[in-house]
Parts: sequence; C-alpha cells; structure tokens
Amino acid sequence: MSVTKTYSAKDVESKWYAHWLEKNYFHSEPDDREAYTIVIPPPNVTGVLHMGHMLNNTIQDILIRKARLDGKNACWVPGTDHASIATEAKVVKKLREQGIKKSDLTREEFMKHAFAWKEEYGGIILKQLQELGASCDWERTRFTMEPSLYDAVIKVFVNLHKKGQLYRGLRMTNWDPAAQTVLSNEEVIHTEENKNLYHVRYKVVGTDDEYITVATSRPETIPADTALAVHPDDPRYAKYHGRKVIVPIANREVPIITDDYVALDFGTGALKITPAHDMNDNALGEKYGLEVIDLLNADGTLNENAIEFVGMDRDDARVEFVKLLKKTGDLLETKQYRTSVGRSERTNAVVEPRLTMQWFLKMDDMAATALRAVESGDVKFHPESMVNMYRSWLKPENARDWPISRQLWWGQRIPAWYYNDNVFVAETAEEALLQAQRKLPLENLTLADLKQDEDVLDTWFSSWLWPISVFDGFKDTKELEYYYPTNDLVTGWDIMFFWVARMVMAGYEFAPELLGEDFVKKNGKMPFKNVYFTGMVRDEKRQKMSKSKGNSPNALELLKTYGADGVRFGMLSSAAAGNDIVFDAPMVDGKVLDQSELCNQGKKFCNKIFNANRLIQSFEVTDSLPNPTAMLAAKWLEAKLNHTIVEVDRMLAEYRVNEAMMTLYKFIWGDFCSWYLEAIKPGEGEAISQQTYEATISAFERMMTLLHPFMPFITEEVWHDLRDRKEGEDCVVSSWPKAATYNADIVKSFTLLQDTVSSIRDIRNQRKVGKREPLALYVNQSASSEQLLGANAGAVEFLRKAGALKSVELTTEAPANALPFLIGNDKAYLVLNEIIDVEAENAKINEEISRLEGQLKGVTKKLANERFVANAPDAVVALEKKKMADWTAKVESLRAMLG
RNA sequence: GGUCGAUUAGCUCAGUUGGUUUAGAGCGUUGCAUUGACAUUGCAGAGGUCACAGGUUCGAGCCCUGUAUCGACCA
Repeated sequence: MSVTKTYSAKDVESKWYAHWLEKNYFHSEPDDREAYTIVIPPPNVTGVLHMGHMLNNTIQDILIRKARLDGKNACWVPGTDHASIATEAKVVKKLREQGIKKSDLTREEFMKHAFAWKEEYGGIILKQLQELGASCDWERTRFTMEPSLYDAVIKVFVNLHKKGQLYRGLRMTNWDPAAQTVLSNEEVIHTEENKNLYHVRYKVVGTDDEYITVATSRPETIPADTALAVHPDDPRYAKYHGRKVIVPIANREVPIITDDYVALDFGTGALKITPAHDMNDNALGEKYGLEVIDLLNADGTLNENAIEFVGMDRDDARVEFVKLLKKTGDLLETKQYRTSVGRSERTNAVVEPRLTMQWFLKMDDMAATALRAVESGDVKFHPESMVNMYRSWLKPENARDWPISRQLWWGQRIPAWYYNDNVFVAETAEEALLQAQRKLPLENLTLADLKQDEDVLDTWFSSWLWPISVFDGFKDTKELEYYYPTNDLVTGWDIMFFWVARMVMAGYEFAPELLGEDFVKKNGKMPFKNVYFTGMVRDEKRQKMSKSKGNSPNALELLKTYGADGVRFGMLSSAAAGNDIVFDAPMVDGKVLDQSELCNQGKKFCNKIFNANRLIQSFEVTDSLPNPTAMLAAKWLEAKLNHTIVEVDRMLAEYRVNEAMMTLYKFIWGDFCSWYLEAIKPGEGEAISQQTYEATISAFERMMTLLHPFMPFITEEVWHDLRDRKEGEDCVVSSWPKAATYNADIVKSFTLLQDTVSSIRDIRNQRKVGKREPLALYVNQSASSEQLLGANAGAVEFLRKAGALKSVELTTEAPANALPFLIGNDKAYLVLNEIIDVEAENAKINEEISRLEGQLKGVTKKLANERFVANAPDAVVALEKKKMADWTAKVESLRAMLG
C-alpha cells in the first residue's frame, strides 16, 4: 500500500509517458490489421497550447486510444502548419529587433531566417501536447513547408491549372496594408466600431448654389470618386437625374447615377461612389461603366491621385481632408455612428478593399461536390446539426472563388513564370522555359528572360491537402492506400469552411487520380468518414477564451496544477459535441489558482481511484470460501460492469464522448467504490477470500482499461499495481473489455436492496438515529420478499452490514414502535428504540397514498380512453396496465401500514 | 438587415425518430456523520408549472405557428 494518502500526478505522468515512448506504442506502420487514422488539425507553427487545442486534442486522444485498445492499427499523425502571415510577421519583427529590415534581404536570405526561426520555436506546441498525454505517432510529425509537402502543393497547383480550374484576375480583394497581402473573406474579422459619418456637399453642375449632400465615412477617398448615386424613387433628388456634380477638392465632374442599391433612410440618401475602394461601389462601377481611380499604395498611404497629402497614411489623411473640407465649407456635419469594420485576423489592421491581380481557384464545382459529400452521408458530421452551417457556406449562391495568392515570402512560391503577358505554369523553371520556348516565336529564350510570380500560396492551400500529403500521397501511394480515407477528424466549427470543406474538396478531387477508380469505389474518396466538431472554450462570462483577451489560463500551468488527467476530465465533463464549453479557470494576475471546480472534480476522481487501489492492496487474502455477501456483491458488480460496457460502447459509437466518461465516473465512484467495496470490505482483523479478491481485481482492471482513453496516466499506474505485469504488458495496449451477457435480474434485485438501505439511512437521518445504534428490520412475508431475501444468498447479511442492522426478519404482522416503508411493494418496518408518533407517521403515509392515487387517476383515465387503447402501440398500453397494477399494489400496502 | 441555432434545477448540460410513473445527471447548496482506503470523504435531503401564448394529437420538454430573450454566422 502506498504510504501517501493522496495521488500525485506529476511523477506518474512523466514516468508513463516516457515509458510509452520508449516502447514505441504510438507508432504505426501499415500491416494486416484494420487501420484507424486521425490527422491532427495542424496548429500554427507559431502557436502555444491553448484551451481550444487541449479540448480538441483530448478528444482525438480518446478516440485514438480507444481504437488502439480495440486492436486496430491506430495512427494519429501530428504536425504543424507554416501559418504564412502569422509566422512571417513574427520573423519580420524579430529581424527588426536585430536591426534587419526585410526589404534589405533577398528572398533566399529571408527564408533562411524563417526556417531558423521555425527550428527554434516550431516544436513548442508539440512538446506541450505530450504533457497533455497525446498519443501521437511522433515519428510521423509533418510540417506544411517541409520539402515533400511543399512539392505536393506545387504539383496540385500545376494539376489544377492544367484542368483550367485556376485563373488570374484583377479583383476587389481584402487588402491587409500592414502585412501587404490579400486576405480571403474568412480572414477578415468584422466587429462593430464607432466611426464618424461626414456629410459633404457636392455642387450640382450648372447651378450656383444647389448641392447634393452625401454621407461618407471615408472623406479621404473623395479624390477617387467617379459618381454620385441616389435612389431612383427618392423625390429629394428626382430633379437631378441625368445631371452631374463637382467632386470637392478634385474639382472633377462626375455623373449622378440612380440605383436601388442606395438606402433611402441611411445618411442623406446620397452616396459617393469610389469603385477602387469599396466592394459595393466597385459592383456599381462595373454596372454603370464608371472610371476607376486608385489612390492608395500597398502600404495604405495615399498615392499621387489623391492630389493632397500624397504619401500620408490613410488614417492621418482622413483627418487632414476633414480639416480641408471644413475650410472650404463643404463639410456640413459630422455624426458618430456604429458600423461594422473589417480587420485583418492576423495583423488587426483595417482591411482595405483593393483591386489586385490574384490567382483564384474556381469554387462552383468543388463546392457542390463537397456539399454532396456531406449531404449524402459519405462524410458524417457530429453533431449532425452542423450540416446546416456547412450548407450555408457551400450552397451555390454563397460559394465564391478562392483567392489563393498571398503577397508574402513565407510559403510555397507560386509556380508561374511570366514573359510579358504570357504565363507558364510548371513544376520547375526549366519546364516553364520549355513551354515558353515552344510557344513563343523567340530565339535564345533563357531562364533569365522569365520572371517567376513573386507571391506565395495561402496556407490553407497546403493544409487542404493534409490528409493526403502527410502520407506523401502525391509522391507514392503505398501508405495512402493503407491509411486513406482517415476515420475521424476533430476540429472546431470555426474552421469548417477554411479547412474542413476544402479538405473534402481536395479529397474528392485528387483521391481518384492518386488511388485509382477501383480504390475509391471500394473505399470512398472522402478524406475522413466522420467529423467531430468541438465547441469553443469560453470563460464564465461566456467570452471565448483567447490569449489576447487574457482570459485563457496558461495551459502548462493548468496541467501542472491539476494533472493532465484532472484537466482532461474537467474539460470533457462539460463538453457535449458541438456545444461550447464554459470552463472555470480562476486566475489572479494571469496565474492559475487551484480553484477550478471542473478540474478539481477530475483531480478528486484520480484520488478516489488511487485510494480504492490502496484499499484493495491492503486486503489480506485467504483461501477460505467467500462469504455470501461478497459473492452476491461480486455477481452484481459483474452484471453492472457489463451493463456499463454496453452503455459506454454505445455512447462512444455515437460520439457522445463526455457522456461515456461520466457513465464511467458514476460507475466507478458510485457503484464500485461506494457500494461494492463497502460490501466486500472485511472487518478489522479479517481477511478477504481469494475468489472475491480475484473478482475485484478483474473488475477493477477492466475499469482501468475502460477509463484509460479518458484518463491515461492514473489508469496505467493503477493497472500496473493490480497484478504483476510482464514486460510489454501495459494498460495502453491492453484490450478493450467485451460486454458479456449479464443477468439483469441480479441488477434489479440488488437495486431493490440498495433502495432498502437508502430508506433505512433516510429514516435514521430524519430520526437522528446514528448508525452506531443497531436496529431491527422486519419485512412482510410474501413471495417477493422471500425471493429477495432468501434466494439471493447474502442479501440479509448485505442489508445488515450496509444498514447497520442487528437483525432482518420476515414477519406477518407489524411490530410495535416501528417506522414503515416499502421495499418494492412489500411492507417493511424499521424498529426504533423510541415511541413513534403514530399520527404523524400516518399523515406521511397518507400523503404518499394520495400522491400515488393522483398518478393512478392519470393512468386510469388513459386506459379508459378508447382512442388511447385503440391507437397506442400494444407495448405502451401494456406498460400503462403494469403501472396501474404496481401502484394499486403499493397503495394497498400503504393502506395496510396505517396504524 | 439576412440566415441558422438556442431557451429544461443556483450553475453546466442530457433528454436518441411524441408513449417508463408527477422530467434526469454532474457540480454547487442544506442537514447529518466520521480516529483506518479517501475531508480531495460518507449518507441523506431540498431544488424545475421544461421561456411565453396558441395549435396538432388518444398522448407534447420533443411536432407546428406566433411572441420574447440570447447567441452565432453572413452582409
């Protein structure tokens, strides 16, 4: 028996993790077993472990450990993505601190710095996952910028270009002036912010003092105005239709156009139209053939088209323009209003709508395919309701082409070479040159004449290939054939479109080419069969936990404070699939306190298991026959355990992971510790029979295996304590227990005994009779009571022990000074060593009778209803009849108790 | 503004195609207990007119309609 009374997670966890690694249990190689595969959602290489990762990876670990225990060839592939914008920003910042400007470096020099940065910081998050217990196959760790995965991206780009699915175009894009790159819609975060709405007057051409006043939040773009728009039905402006206005400052004439896009009730009902700097204005510009004047540089400063304040940042320029407009008298009013402002997810800079030349991937066909994959059930979502969100992303009217180029260096450089307006897409420069030489009527064309695209590809353009590329599937399909399609994907719904949908697209696009039609016909094209969506982790105020808000506890501190098992339990106990979890992590000045109720529950559970083990280890064992109570308890435990296995299997099959865990929690704590161990616990100086001991160990070790996926460390520790284990015998690679058929009657009758004990304890509580005072119990003699107390050898002894009784006897008449209660439908009497207030007791019984009669009335009414009897299924009617019989018997028993 | 979702005990949530009692769990809370596995404990209790109003049905927490509140996503 362990000397300490409390479980210490720290030593246990590091000991077993090292052991598992040493035994290489997490490594997978293709063999003839069934594969079970998960690819990790690759965290940003810049990332550190946060609550979202912990939740997500705990669930993956549960699934993979369960599969391993099921005897499958479990393979969990870890890795990171290169996170182009975030990483490049970090590298640039670090270089700046060293006095190096990115603009002073060549592309190659910069990449060297970036890879050096990755080598130094890139593995942090993976190390942290080990602290959590994640059983990833670390030998398979991949990185989206490593050569093989880089090549995959290039191959895919060339492939899609050949198929005509890629094109290059000038488009209104979301421009991040800080990172100086285009962003996809999904990388722009819209939030409500306070802004000013300026009312500026535009003089109508051909009048002396007639003006139209527009409302704008961006006066600095006035020099880029190329029209003024009003609603066609707006009577205020009807007389100006077809005329022109003079743009202030620029003193240019522009047309007044009418379109019902203009909101009558917003601002003044008149809009200035700047096609180069607003998405909607751009659409109007195309519709009406307006001129496009671009006045912004890539870094957000004004170019020479701005006339005034050239070179000034757009925000400063706005202030200056307002001053200028005030001076000219054209600014009439300034109003505050709240509006949605788009900021870059990565740099937080206000995003500029900007016309840029970008590569796009056509989405219409792919989106339709990806939608069908989920709607047909080839890819299943858990919870199912997430399909709605998926559909709203992918339905034809919402599917937009994917801008895949990014104006950065850290990423896969676009394999396109240009010669004037000619584009040559190829895997290598040499191939591009060959293409050029064939196509262009030029002699002596060399590599030096071709210019490679300066841009790199969106990070998601690497990670959408992840389920294929981690197995080097674009190079050699040997592993892909074994592991593809992967089984489960666990991720947050916030990247359902970014990542999940696009992986589905990539799977359907490339699996048939890579693996062949026969293969996909048999196994499917999908990259994974199931997607488990986790919720967001929020704090007590329901705010999403994030580093920037400072409401997210330091993950490593959390693990240290409660142990990995404790944190895993705490997080999971409130995490139903897809539901956000409200996590309590009390902190002071960012330091984790040990007051998380959720995690403490997990920590206490570890301690409970630890002490159950201590108790069992302390038993003295003899060869004698087990006593009847222990035999009864063991039979019941075995039945209840098998019942629990059935339940847990069912819940896991339905991805109700937290319910499976809570079922085990209740079983281990309530049934095993509180009832079973108390029932078999020998008295002082007594021993336990070998047979009971063996039954106990056998059940307990199965419990440890069942709980292992959820709480891997303590279960491994205890599992080893229970028996002498040979080299290579470990809980992590033991076998998931199979539910045996069990006797449901034993569970039923034992439950009745438990209810009896609870009734006795309740009466003691109410009467303030301590359990040191042994009481006598009489049970009315009947077929059912004889069955319960006679046939189940050990039942009487069990009641005596658990209820602290001095005797249990069957009787035909009510003893004096006894408090009556029901065991099932049988009358029972607990004799107290005091005078009973008969009237008060009768009142209580009458209360119970009237409660039952109320229920009976409902049932009687139901059964009297011909339409119920005619329409309801037979089983339901039979049930109602049984209820009536049961309650009638109960009422009769209670009536007989009235003294 | 558009779309989707939610509303069940103090808190966090189950409630699986409408039928198992007058709705469950965990935590918390209240009372009692306790020198031997565990106070990181044990036992027991209290606590809900399932947001509201209609409707469908023999039967509604569950289906339909409307209202309110909240949330998310998109614009």
